Amino acid sequence: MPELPEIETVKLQLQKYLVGQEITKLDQLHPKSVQGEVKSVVGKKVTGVERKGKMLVLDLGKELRLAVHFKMSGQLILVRHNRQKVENRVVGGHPTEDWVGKLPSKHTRAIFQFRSGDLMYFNDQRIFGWIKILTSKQLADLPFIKKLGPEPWDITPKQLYELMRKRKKAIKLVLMDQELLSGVGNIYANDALWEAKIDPKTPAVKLDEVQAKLLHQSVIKVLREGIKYGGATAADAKYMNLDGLGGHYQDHFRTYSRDSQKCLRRDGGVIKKTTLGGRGTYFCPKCQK
DNA sequence: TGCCCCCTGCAG
DNA sequence: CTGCAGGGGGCA
Repeated sequence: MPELPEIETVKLQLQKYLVGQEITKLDQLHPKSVQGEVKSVVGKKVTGVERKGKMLVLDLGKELRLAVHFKMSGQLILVRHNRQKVENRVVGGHPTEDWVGKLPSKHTRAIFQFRSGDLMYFNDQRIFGWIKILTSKQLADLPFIKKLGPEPWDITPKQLYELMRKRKKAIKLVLMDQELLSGVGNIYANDALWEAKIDPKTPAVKLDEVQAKLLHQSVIKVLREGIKYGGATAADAKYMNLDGLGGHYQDHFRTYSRDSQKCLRRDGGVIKKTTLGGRGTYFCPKCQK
């Protein structure tokens, strides 16, 4: 579920609230959710938090790392020991009770306890996500990490063009291929292509340098906007930030989940939904050629 | 490069 | 009941 902007939002919160905190316990509630030597994190302090594409990395001193991937439905929720009760929070468009105060839930897969009394819950409905405990070297050696491509703002438009002109597959799949470009997922790929007025199924090799430059700008634009609005929380409310609150980018979706609605360009087009690479794909047939 | 799979849960 | 969900790995 979460893409770069959602993970970035959580990263910034972790840096603010978790750095310096000592882990006193890690409960593994589901065997698939935590991999590695659980005991080795006890007594360690969080010394830093990084993001690599859609993955989070908590530094536990110089050598130990705690890598977290949310995949489709992961969440990290921090419940501070001195927190105030929160009421009528809006989750998925509906006011709810204080669900954060009722954690753990049936989807809680791991619980961190800190010396301060703070508790951090790793929730993951679908159990695709994971927490890996490993050394910094083991982390660097993960095939997934070794193959991870650059983030969009770390390459030039020209480099994006060079990367595109060698691929015959649909441009949307190129944008989402983490080995070519990291951080872009289904929501932001759809919206970036709308910004650039490019049909998602166009073979990447068919786009020219001008389109590549525009697409580069568009990808960065929607990612930055996603970060600005604290990520996207769709109606199912699976993405939540560290406070258990949703983001707001969904109020600014260009195409994602907007099928059969009017194109925001008011060009008379209607957003159409198709499938590409097995993923829902949204675009305006009128302005995206 | 294209499929199927990993899982749970929800809408249609 | 089927299909679908913001991700990625493994297989042909």
